[in-house]
Amino acid sequence: MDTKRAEGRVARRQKRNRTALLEAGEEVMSEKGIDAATMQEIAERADVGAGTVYNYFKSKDDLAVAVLENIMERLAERIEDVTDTFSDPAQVYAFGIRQVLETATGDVRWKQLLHRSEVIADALYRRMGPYPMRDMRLATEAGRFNVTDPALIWRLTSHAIVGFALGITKDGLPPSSINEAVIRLLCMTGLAIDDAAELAARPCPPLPPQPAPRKNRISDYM
Amino acid sequence: MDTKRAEGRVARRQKRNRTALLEAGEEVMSEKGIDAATMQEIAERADVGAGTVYNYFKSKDDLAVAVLENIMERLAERIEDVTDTFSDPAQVYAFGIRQVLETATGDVRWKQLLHRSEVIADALYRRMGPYPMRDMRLATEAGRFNVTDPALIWRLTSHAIVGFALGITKDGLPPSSINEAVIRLLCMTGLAIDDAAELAARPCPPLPPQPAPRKNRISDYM
DNA sequence: GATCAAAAATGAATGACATTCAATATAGAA
DNA sequence: TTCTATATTGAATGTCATTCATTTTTGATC
Repeated sequence: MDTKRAEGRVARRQKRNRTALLEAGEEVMSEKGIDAATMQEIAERADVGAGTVYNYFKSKDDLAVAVLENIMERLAERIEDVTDTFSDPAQVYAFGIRQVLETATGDVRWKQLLHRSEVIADALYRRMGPYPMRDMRLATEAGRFNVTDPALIWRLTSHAIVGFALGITKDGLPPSSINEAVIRLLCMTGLAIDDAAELAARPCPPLPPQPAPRKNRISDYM
Repeated sequence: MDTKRAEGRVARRQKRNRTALLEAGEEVMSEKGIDAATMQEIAERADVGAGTVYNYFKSKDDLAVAVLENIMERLAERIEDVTDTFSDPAQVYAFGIRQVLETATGDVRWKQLLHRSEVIADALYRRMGPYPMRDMRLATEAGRFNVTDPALIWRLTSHAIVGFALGITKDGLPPSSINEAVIRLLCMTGLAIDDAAELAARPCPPLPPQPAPRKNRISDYM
Protein backbone atom coordinates (compact mmCIF):
# COMPACT_ATOMS: atom_id res chain seq x y z
CA MET A 1 0.00 0.00 0.00
CA ASP A 2 1.14 3.55 -0.60
CA THR A 3 2.55 4.54 2.79
CA LYS A 4 2.57 8.30 2.37
CA ARG A 5 -1.06 8.46 1.39
CA ALA A 6 -1.93 5.85 3.97
CA GLU A 7 -0.68 8.11 6.75
CA GLY A 8 -2.87 10.96 5.73
CA ARG A 9 -5.67 8.54 5.29
CA VAL A 10 -5.30 7.08 8.76
CA ALA A 11 -5.27 10.53 10.30
CA ARG A 12 -8.48 11.46 8.56
CA ARG A 13 -10.39 8.25 8.88
CA GLN A 14 -12.88 7.01 11.41
CA LYS A 15 -16.24 8.71 11.57
CA ARG A 16 -15.03 11.34 9.16
CA ASN A 17 -15.43 9.07 6.18
CA ARG A 18 -19.07 9.75 5.59
CA THR A 19 -18.47 13.45 5.66
CA ALA A 20 -15.41 13.12 3.46
CA LEU A 21 -17.40 11.10 0.98
CA LEU A 22 -20.21 13.60 0.93
CA GLU A 23 -17.75 16.40 0.30
CA ALA A 24 -15.89 14.47 -2.36
CA GLY A 25 -19.16 13.48 -3.95
CA GLU A 26 -20.35 17.06 -4.06
CA GLU A 27 -17.03 18.16 -5.51
CA VAL A 28 -16.85 15.60 -8.28
CA MET A 29 -20.54 15.64 -9.12
CA SER A 30 -20.50 19.39 -9.26
CA GLU A 31 -17.53 19.42 -11.60
CA LYS A 32 -18.60 16.67 -13.94
CA GLY A 33 -22.26 16.11 -13.37
CA ILE A 34 -23.71 13.12 -11.63
CA ASP A 35 -23.52 10.73 -14.56
CA ALA A 36 -19.91 11.45 -15.44
CA ALA A 37 -18.72 11.33 -11.84
CA THR A 38 -17.17 7.93 -11.11
CA MET A 39 -17.26 6.20 -7.76
CA GLN A 40 -13.53 5.60 -8.22
CA GLU A 41 -12.71 9.29 -8.34
CA ILE A 42 -15.03 10.11 -5.49
CA ALA A 43 -13.36 7.46 -3.37
CA GLU A 44 -9.90 8.75 -4.27
CA ARG A 45 -10.75 12.33 -3.40
CA ALA A 46 -12.12 11.17 -0.08
CA ASP A 47 -8.87 9.25 0.52
CA VAL A 48 -10.81 6.05 0.80
CA GLY A 49 -10.88 2.66 -0.89
CA ALA A 50 -13.37 2.09 -3.65
CA GLY A 51 -15.34 -0.42 -1.62
CA THR A 52 -15.64 1.82 1.40
CA VAL A 53 -18.15 4.03 -0.31
CA TYR A 54 -20.59 1.16 -0.11
CA ASN A 55 -20.31 0.99 3.65
CA TYR A 56 -21.93 4.38 3.77
CA PHE A 57 -24.13 4.54 0.70
CA LYS A 58 -26.16 1.80 -0.90
CA SER A 59 -25.44 2.94 -4.43
CA LYS A 60 -24.27 5.83 -6.53
CA ASP A 61 -27.82 7.12 -6.69
CA ASP A 62 -28.03 6.94 -2.95
CA LEU A 63 -24.88 9.01 -2.67
CA ALA A 64 -26.19 11.55 -5.16
CA VAL A 65 -29.35 11.97 -3.16
CA ALA A 66 -27.37 12.36 0.05
CA VAL A 67 -25.17 14.98 -1.56
CA LEU A 68 -28.19 16.93 -2.71
CA GLU A 69 -29.89 16.65 0.65
CA ASN A 70 -26.72 17.89 2.26
CA ILE A 71 -26.52 20.91 -0.02
CA MET A 72 -30.15 21.71 0.45
CA GLU A 73 -30.01 21.41 4.22
CA ARG A 74 -27.13 23.86 4.42
CA LEU A 75 -29.05 26.15 2.18
CA ALA A 76 -32.20 25.85 4.23
CA GLU A 77 -30.37 26.62 7.47
CA ARG A 78 -28.97 29.80 6.07
CA ILE A 79 -32.28 30.84 4.65
CA GLU A 80 -33.83 30.72 8.10
CA ASP A 81 -31.69 33.62 9.29
CA VAL A 82 -32.33 35.93 6.42
CA THR A 83 -34.41 39.07 6.51
CA ASP A 84 -36.17 40.74 3.64
CA THR A 85 -34.23 41.98 0.67
CA PHE A 86 -36.96 43.12 -1.60
CA SER A 87 -39.85 45.18 -0.39
CA ASP A 88 -42.34 43.67 -2.81
CA PRO A 89 -42.94 39.93 -2.56
CA ALA A 90 -43.81 39.90 -6.23
CA GLN A 91 -40.28 41.06 -6.92
CA VAL A 92 -38.90 38.08 -5.07
CA TYR A 93 -41.21 35.75 -6.89
CA ALA A 94 -40.30 37.09 -10.31
CA PHE A 95 -36.65 37.10 -9.40
CA GLY A 96 -36.79 33.52 -8.20
CA ILE A 97 -38.33 32.30 -11.40
CA ARG A 98 -35.81 34.24 -13.42
CA GLN A 99 -32.96 32.66 -11.51
CA VAL A 100 -34.29 29.21 -12.08
CA LEU A 101 -34.67 29.97 -15.73
CA GLU A 102 -31.05 30.99 -15.97
CA THR A 103 -29.74 28.16 -13.88
CA ALA A 104 -31.33 24.95 -14.96
CA THR A 105 -29.74 22.82 -17.63
CA GLY A 106 -31.29 19.88 -19.36
CA ASP A 107 -29.19 17.35 -17.51
CA VAL A 108 -31.37 17.33 -14.45
CA ARG A 109 -32.54 14.16 -12.92
CA TRP A 110 -35.88 13.91 -11.32
CA LYS A 111 -34.48 13.79 -7.83
CA GLN A 112 -32.55 16.93 -8.46
CA LEU A 113 -35.72 18.44 -9.78
CA LEU A 114 -37.60 17.45 -6.70
CA HIS A 115 -34.92 18.74 -4.41
CA ARG A 116 -34.47 21.98 -6.20
CA SER A 117 -38.08 22.80 -6.45
CA GLU A 118 -38.90 21.78 -2.91
CA VAL A 119 -36.25 24.10 -1.64
CA ILE A 120 -37.27 26.89 -3.92
CA ALA A 121 -40.78 26.54 -2.67
CA ASP A 122 -39.64 26.49 0.93
CA ALA A 123 -37.43 29.49 0.49
CA LEU A 124 -40.14 31.50 -1.18
CA TYR A 125 -42.77 30.38 1.27
CA ARG A 126 -40.71 31.30 4.29
CA ARG A 127 -39.86 34.69 2.96
CA MET A 128 -43.20 35.61 1.58
CA GLY A 129 -45.93 33.53 3.02
CA PRO A 130 -48.60 32.22 0.70
CA TYR A 131 -48.46 35.21 -1.63
CA PRO A 132 -47.53 33.64 -4.97
CA MET A 133 -49.70 30.64 -4.33
CA ARG A 134 -52.62 32.71 -5.41
CA ASP A 135 -51.32 32.90 -8.93
CA MET A 136 -50.84 29.22 -9.37
CA ARG A 137 -54.16 28.57 -7.76
CA LEU A 138 -55.66 30.80 -10.39
CA ALA A 139 -54.23 28.50 -13.00
CA THR A 140 -55.44 25.35 -11.34
CA GLU A 141 -58.85 26.65 -10.49
CA ALA A 142 -59.37 28.17 -13.87
CA GLY A 143 -58.57 24.78 -15.32
CA ARG A 144 -61.11 23.22 -12.98
CA PHE A 145 -58.48 20.96 -11.57
CA ASN A 146 -59.84 19.89 -8.28
CA VAL A 147 -57.06 20.74 -5.86
CA THR A 148 -57.82 22.85 -2.85
CA ASP A 149 -55.30 21.81 -0.22
CA PRO A 150 -53.00 24.82 0.13
CA ALA A 151 -50.02 22.66 0.99
CA LEU A 152 -50.47 20.65 -2.15
CA ILE A 153 -51.00 23.69 -4.28
CA TRP A 154 -47.82 25.12 -2.90
CA ARG A 155 -45.95 21.98 -3.68
CA LEU A 156 -47.34 21.85 -7.17
CA THR A 157 -46.26 25.41 -7.58
CA SER A 158 -42.67 24.60 -6.86
CA HIS A 159 -42.62 21.83 -9.38
CA ALA A 160 -44.31 23.97 -11.90
CA ILE A 161 -41.52 26.50 -11.46
CA VAL A 162 -39.01 23.84 -12.32
CA GLY A 163 -41.16 22.82 -15.23
CA PHE A 164 -40.90 26.37 -16.43
CA ALA A 165 -37.16 26.22 -15.98
CA LEU A 166 -36.80 23.12 -18.08
CA GLY A 167 -38.82 24.72 -20.77
CA ILE A 168 -36.44 27.40 -21.91
CA THR A 169 -33.14 25.75 -21.30
CA LYS A 170 -30.80 26.49 -24.16
CA ASP A 171 -27.87 24.13 -23.85
CA GLY A 172 -28.84 20.52 -24.20
CA LEU A 173 -27.08 17.79 -22.36
CA PRO A 174 -23.86 18.54 -20.56
CA PRO A 175 -23.30 18.28 -16.83
CA SER A 176 -25.14 20.70 -14.68
CA SER A 177 -23.09 22.29 -11.97
CA ILE A 178 -24.70 21.72 -8.66
CA ASN A 179 -22.52 24.35 -7.12
CA GLU A 180 -23.66 26.92 -9.58
CA ALA A 181 -27.24 25.98 -8.95
CA VAL A 182 -26.71 26.42 -5.25
CA ILE A 183 -25.08 29.80 -5.74
CA ARG A 184 -28.05 30.85 -7.81
CA LEU A 185 -30.43 29.63 -5.19
CA LEU A 186 -28.51 31.54 -2.59
CA CYS A 187 -28.80 34.69 -4.66
CA MET A 188 -32.41 34.00 -5.32
CA THR A 189 -33.27 33.73 -1.68
CA GLY A 190 -31.59 36.97 -0.88
CA LEU A 191 -28.46 35.71 0.81
CA ALA A 192 -25.95 37.06 -1.66
CA ILE A 193 -27.67 40.35 -1.67
CA ASP A 194 -25.42 42.27 -4.00
CA ASP A 195 -25.57 39.69 -6.72
CA ALA A 196 -29.27 39.33 -6.18
CA ALA A 197 -29.94 43.01 -6.54
CA GLU A 198 -27.80 43.21 -9.66
CA LEU A 199 -29.40 40.20 -11.25
CA ALA A 200 -32.89 41.26 -10.33
CA ALA A 201 -32.34 44.50 -12.22
CA ARG A 202 -31.28 42.70 -15.38
CA PRO A 203 -33.78 42.28 -18.16
CA CYS A 204 -35.19 38.88 -18.94
CA PRO A 205 -32.50 36.65 -20.46
CA PRO A 206 -32.68 36.36 -24.24
CA LEU A 207 -35.03 33.66 -25.37
CA PRO A 208 -34.53 31.33 -28.29
CA PRO A 209 -36.52 32.41 -31.34
CA GLN A 210 -39.82 30.60 -31.60
CA PRO A 211 -40.59 28.65 -34.76
CA ALA A 212 -43.67 30.04 -36.42
CA PRO A 213 -45.62 26.84 -37.13
CA ARG A 214 -45.32 24.48 -34.20
CA LYS A 215 -44.11 20.99 -34.92
CA ASN A 216 -43.66 17.87 -32.92
CA ARG A 217 -39.94 17.40 -33.35
CA ILE A 218 -37.68 18.06 -30.44
CA SER A 219 -34.97 19.22 -32.80
CA ASP A 220 -37.06 22.27 -33.50
CA TYR A 221 -36.43 23.42 -30.00
CA MET A 222 -32.77 22.61 -29.51
CA MET B 1 -24.45 -18.15 -38.31
CA ASP B 2 -27.94 -19.43 -37.53
CA THR B 3 -29.27 -20.28 -40.96
CA LYS B 4 -32.97 -20.41 -40.19
CA ARG B 5 -32.94 -17.02 -38.63
CA ALA B 6 -30.62 -15.72 -41.31
CA GLU B 7 -33.20 -16.41 -44.00
CA GLY B 8 -35.84 -14.44 -42.27
CA ARG B 9 -33.31 -11.80 -41.58
CA VAL B 10 -32.25 -11.45 -45.20
CA ALA B 11 -35.84 -11.20 -46.32
CA ARG B 12 -36.58 -8.46 -43.86
CA ARG B 13 -33.38 -6.49 -44.15
CA GLN B 14 -32.41 -3.56 -46.30
CA LYS B 15 -34.22 -0.31 -45.67
CA ARG B 16 -36.47 -2.02 -43.22
CA ASN B 17 -33.77 -2.07 -40.61
CA ARG B 18 -34.32 1.42 -39.34
CA THR B 19 -38.01 0.80 -38.98
CA ALA B 20 -37.42 -2.56 -37.37
CA LEU B 21 -35.01 -0.97 -34.91
CA LEU B 22 -37.45 1.76 -34.04
CA GLU B 23 -40.16 -0.80 -33.43
CA ALA B 24 -37.90 -3.05 -31.40
CA GLY B 25 -36.63 -0.05 -29.48
CA GLU B 26 -40.14 1.07 -28.67
CA GLU B 27 -41.06 -2.44 -27.62
CA VAL B 28 -38.15 -3.03 -25.31
CA MET B 29 -38.00 0.47 -23.91
CA SER B 30 -41.69 0.39 -23.24
CA GLU B 31 -41.43 -2.90 -21.42
CA LYS B 32 -38.37 -2.21 -19.34
CA GLY B 33 -37.82 1.49 -19.39
CA ILE B 34 -35.08 3.21 -21.30
CA ASP B 35 -32.29 2.56 -18.83
CA ALA B 36 -32.93 -1.13 -18.44
CA ALA B 37 -33.37 -1.73 -22.16
CA THR B 38 -30.16 -3.12 -23.63
CA MET B 39 -28.91 -2.48 -27.12
CA GLN B 40 -28.32 -6.21 -27.36
CA GLU B 41 -31.94 -7.09 -26.81
CA ILE B 42 -33.14 -4.35 -29.12
CA ALA B 43 -30.83 -5.62 -31.85
CA GLU B 44 -32.04 -9.19 -31.32
CA ARG B 45 -35.70 -8.25 -31.53
CA ALA B 46 -35.00 -6.35 -34.71
CA ASP B 47 -33.24 -9.44 -36.10
CA VAL B 48 -30.08 -7.48 -36.56
CA GLY B 49 -26.48 -7.64 -35.39
CA ALA B 50 -25.50 -5.60 -32.37
CA GLY B 51 -23.27 -3.32 -34.41
CA THR B 52 -25.94 -2.54 -36.98
CA VAL B 53 -27.85 -0.36 -34.57
CA TYR B 54 -25.00 2.10 -34.78
CA ASN B 55 -25.38 2.45 -38.53
CA TYR B 56 -28.74 4.03 -37.89
CA PHE B 57 -28.39 5.68 -34.53
CA LYS B 58 -25.41 7.43 -33.04
CA SER B 59 -26.03 6.13 -29.55
CA LYS B 60 -28.59 4.62 -27.26
CA ASP B 61 -29.78 8.08 -26.34
CA ASP B 62 -30.15 8.90 -29.99
CA LEU B 63 -32.28 5.82 -30.45
CA ALA B 64 -34.41 6.69 -27.45
CA VAL B 65 -35.08 10.13 -28.83
CA ALA B 66 -35.94 8.69 -32.23
CA VAL B 67 -38.34 6.24 -30.63
CA LEU B 68 -40.05 9.01 -28.76
CA GLU B 69 -40.24 11.23 -31.79
CA ASN B 70 -41.74 8.36 -33.68
CA ILE B 71 -44.40 7.75 -31.08
CA MET B 72 -45.21 11.39 -30.81
CA GLU B 73 -45.44 11.88 -34.55
CA ARG B 74 -47.93 9.07 -34.86
CA LEU B 75 -49.88 10.59 -32.05
CA ALA B 76 -49.80 14.03 -33.60
CA GLU B 77 -51.03 12.73 -36.94
CA ARG B 78 -54.01 11.10 -35.36
CA ILE B 79 -54.82 14.12 -33.32
CA GLU B 80 -55.17 16.19 -36.47
CA ASP B 81 -58.23 14.27 -37.53
CA VAL B 82 -60.08 14.35 -34.30
CA THR B 83 -63.19 16.34 -33.58
CA ASP B 84 -64.29 17.62 -30.23
CA THR B 85 -65.12 15.24 -27.44
CA PHE B 86 -65.80 17.64 -24.67
CA SER B 87 -67.96 20.67 -25.16
CA ASP B 88 -66.02 22.78 -22.69
CA PRO B 89 -62.33 23.34 -23.41
CA ALA B 90 -61.74 23.73 -19.71
CA GLN B 91 -62.88 20.15 -19.31
CA VAL B 92 -60.22 19.00 -21.72
CA TYR B 93 -57.62 21.05 -19.93
CA ALA B 94 -58.50 19.67 -16.54
CA PHE B 95 -58.74 16.19 -17.92
CA GLY B 96 -55.35 16.51 -19.58
CA ILE B 97 -53.68 17.57 -16.39
CA ARG B 98 -55.35 14.77 -14.52
CA GLN B 99 -54.12 12.26 -17.04
CA VAL B 100 -50.57 13.49 -16.80
CA LEU B 101 -50.80 13.31 -13.06
CA GLU B 102 -51.82 9.69 -13.26
CA THR B 103 -49.34 8.77 -15.91
CA ALA B 104 -45.98 10.21 -15.03
CA THR B 105 -43.56 8.24 -12.94
CA GLY B 106 -40.38 9.51 -11.39
CA ASP B 107 -38.19 7.75 -13.88
CA VAL B 108 -38.59 10.35 -16.54
CA ARG B 109 -35.65 11.71 -18.37
CA TRP B 110 -35.60 15.26 -19.46
CA LYS B 111 -35.98 14.41 -23.09
CA GLN B 112 -39.03 12.37 -22.32
CA LEU B 113 -40.30 15.27 -20.34
CA LEU B 114 -39.72 17.61 -23.19
CA HIS B 115 -41.37 15.30 -25.65
CA ARG B 116 -44.33 14.59 -23.52
CA SER B 117 -45.01 18.12 -22.64
CA GLU B 118 -44.47 19.44 -26.14
CA VAL B 119 -46.98 16.99 -27.43
CA ILE B 120 -49.41 17.66 -24.67
CA ALA B 121 -49.20 21.31 -25.45
CA ASP B 122 -49.62 20.68 -29.14
CA ALA B 123 -52.56 18.41 -28.63
CA LEU B 124 -54.32 20.82 -26.36
CA TYR B 125 -53.49 23.76 -28.55
CA ARG B 126 -54.80 22.16 -31.69
CA ARG B 127 -58.01 21.12 -30.07
CA MET B 128 -58.72 24.23 -28.15
CA GLY B 129 -56.77 27.15 -29.48
CA PRO B 130 -55.11 29.45 -27.01
CA TYR B 131 -57.80 29.00 -24.39
CA PRO B 132 -55.84 27.56 -21.47
CA MET B 133 -52.90 29.81 -22.15
CA ARG B 134 -54.81 32.56 -20.48
CA ASP B 135 -54.63 30.81 -17.17
CA MET B 136 -50.92 30.29 -17.23
CA ARG B 137 -50.42 33.78 -18.52
CA LEU B 138 -52.26 34.96 -15.46
CA ALA B 139 -49.68 33.20 -13.38
CA THR B 140 -46.72 34.58 -15.25
CA GLU B 141 -48.04 38.09 -15.48
CA ALA B 142 -49.10 38.14 -11.89
CA GLY B 143 -45.55 37.14 -11.01
CA ARG B 144 -44.24 40.05 -13.08
CA PHE B 145 -42.18 37.68 -15.14
CA ASN B 146 -41.59 39.49 -18.35
CA VAL B 147 -42.77 37.01 -20.96
CA THR B 148 -45.24 38.17 -23.56
CA ASP B 149 -44.59 36.00 -26.60
CA PRO B 150 -47.64 33.74 -26.81
CA ALA B 151 -45.65 30.89 -28.33
CA LEU B 152 -43.22 30.95 -25.45
CA ILE B 153 -45.93 31.17 -22.88
CA TRP B 154 -47.59 28.21 -24.46
CA ARG B 155 -44.40 26.28 -24.33
CA LEU B 156 -43.82 27.18 -20.73
CA THR B 157 -47.33 26.05 -20.02
CA SER B 158 -46.66 22.60 -21.34
CA HIS B 159 -43.57 22.23 -19.24
CA ALA B 160 -45.37 23.53 -16.25
CA ILE B 161 -47.94 20.81 -16.73
CA VAL B 162 -45.19 18.24 -16.57
CA GLY B 163 -43.79 20.01 -13.55
CA PHE B 164 -47.16 19.50 -11.92
CA ALA B 165 -47.06 15.89 -12.92
CA LEU B 166 -43.68 15.27 -11.35
CA GLY B 167 -44.86 16.87 -8.18
CA ILE B 168 -47.31 14.31 -7.01
CA THR B 169 -45.85 11.14 -8.34
CA LYS B 170 -46.11 8.43 -5.77
CA ASP B 171 -43.99 5.53 -6.89
CA GLY B 172 -40.33 6.33 -6.97
CA LEU B 173 -37.96 4.87 -9.44
CA PRO B 174 -39.04 1.97 -11.60
CA PRO B 175 -39.32 1.97 -15.36
CA SER B 176 -41.99 4.10 -16.88
CA SER B 177 -43.98 2.50 -19.62
CA ILE B 178 -43.87 4.59 -22.70
CA ASN B 179 -46.75 2.68 -24.15
CA GLU B 180 -48.91 3.40 -21.20
CA ALA B 181 -48.02 7.04 -21.38
CA VAL B 182 -48.96 7.12 -25.01
CA ILE B 183 -52.25 5.41 -24.36
CA ARG B 184 -52.97 7.99 -21.72
CA LEU B 185 -52.06 10.75 -24.06
CA LEU B 186 -54.34 9.28 -26.64
CA CYS B 187 -57.16 9.25 -24.14
CA MET B 188 -56.32 12.69 -23.02
CA THR B 189 -56.56 14.11 -26.45
CA GLY B 190 -59.89 12.55 -27.05
CA LEU B 191 -58.91 9.75 -29.39
CA ALA B 192 -59.96 6.84 -27.25
CA ILE B 193 -63.20 8.47 -26.56
CA ASP B 194 -64.81 5.86 -24.37
CA ASP B 195 -61.84 5.63 -22.04
CA ALA B 196 -61.54 9.35 -22.06
CA ALA B 197 -65.11 9.91 -21.03
CA GLU B 198 -64.86 7.30 -18.30
CA LEU B 199 -61.64 8.69 -16.93
CA ALA B 200 -62.81 12.24 -17.15
CA ALA B 201 -65.73 11.35 -14.94
CA ARG B 202 -63.51 9.86 -12.27
CA PRO B 203 -62.71 11.90 -9.22
CA CYS B 204 -59.26 13.32 -8.77
CA PRO B 205 -56.77 10.59 -7.90
CA PRO B 206 -55.98 10.29 -4.19
CA LEU B 207 -53.17 12.56 -3.10
CA PRO B 208 -50.44 11.71 -0.61
CA PRO B 209 -51.06 13.26 2.80
CA GLN B 210 -49.21 16.52 3.24
CA PRO B 211 -46.81 16.86 6.16
CA ALA B 212 -47.94 19.64 8.45
CA PRO B 213 -44.65 21.51 9.03
CA ARG B 214 -42.70 21.65 5.80
CA LYS B 215 -39.17 20.35 5.87
CA ASN B 216 -36.35 20.16 3.43
CA ARG B 217 -35.86 16.43 3.29
CA ILE B 218 -36.95 14.58 0.24
CA SER B 219 -37.85 11.60 2.38
CA ASP B 220 -40.66 13.63 3.79
CA TYR B 221 -42.32 13.47 0.43
CA MET B 222 -41.65 9.94 -0.69
C1' DG C 1 0.42 -3.41 26.86
C1' DA C 2 -1.20 -7.88 25.19
C1' DT C 3 -5.09 -10.42 23.34
C1' DC C 4 -9.07 -10.85 20.81
C1' DA C 5 -13.68 -10.49 18.52
C1' DA C 6 -16.32 -7.33 16.07
C1' DA C 7 -16.50 -3.60 12.78
C1' DA C 8 -14.54 -1.07 9.00
C1' DA C 9 -11.63 -0.62 5.14
C1' DT C 10 -9.44 -2.39 1.10
C1' DG C 11 -8.78 -2.98 -3.86
C1' DA C 12 -8.60 -6.67 -7.10
C1' DA C 13 -12.14 -9.29 -9.40
C1' DT C 14 -16.79 -9.53 -11.47
C1' DG C 15 -20.40 -8.70 -14.48
C1' DA C 16 -23.16 -5.61 -17.37
C1' DC C 17 -23.26 -2.77 -20.75
C1' DA C 18 -22.44 0.62 -24.68
C1' DT C 19 -19.62 1.12 -28.34
C1' DT C 20 -15.94 -0.09 -31.92
C1' DC C 21 -13.91 -2.36 -35.76
C1' DA C 22 -11.76 -5.76 -38.74
C1' DA C 23 -13.80 -9.15 -41.44
C1' DT C 24 -17.64 -10.59 -44.30
C1' DA C 25 -21.73 -10.19 -47.06
C1' DT C 26 -24.73 -7.71 -50.24
C1' DA C 27 -26.53 -4.70 -53.92
C1' DG C 28 -26.50 -2.82 -57.89
C1' DA C 29 -23.69 -0.90 -61.77
C1' DA C 30 -20.85 -2.05 -65.68
C1' DT D 1 -19.97 -12.18 -64.19
C1' DT D 2 -17.04 -8.90 -61.93
C1' DC D 3 -16.30 -5.23 -59.15
C1' DT D 4 -16.91 -1.53 -55.77
C1' DA D 5 -19.25 0.95 -52.51
C1' DT D 6 -22.13 0.13 -48.81
C1' DA D 7 -24.21 -2.50 -45.02
C1' DT D 8 -23.90 -6.11 -41.65
C1' DT D 9 -21.80 -8.77 -38.21
C1' DG D 10 -20.55 -10.21 -33.56
C1' DA D 11 -16.41 -10.81 -31.03
C1' DA D 12 -13.38 -7.72 -28.66
C1' DT D 13 -12.72 -3.39 -25.94
C1' DG D 14 -13.16 -0.25 -22.36
C1' DT D 15 -15.72 1.77 -18.73
C1' DC D 16 -17.92 1.63 -14.90
C1' DA D 17 -20.82 0.21 -10.56
C1' DT D 18 -20.76 -3.15 -7.34
C1' DT D 19 -19.05 -7.34 -4.62
C1' DC D 20 -16.27 -9.96 -1.51
C1' DA D 21 -12.39 -12.49 0.48
C1' DT D 22 -8.61 -10.37 3.07
C1' DT D 23 -6.50 -7.27 5.94
C1' DT D 24 -6.57 -3.55 9.23
C1' DT D 25 -8.42 -1.01 12.99
C1' DT D 26 -11.00 -0.51 17.14
C1' DG D 27 -11.76 -0.62 21.81
C1' DA D 28 -13.04 -3.88 25.50
C1' DT D 29 -10.88 -7.04 28.80
C1' DC D 30 -7.39 -8.84 31.24
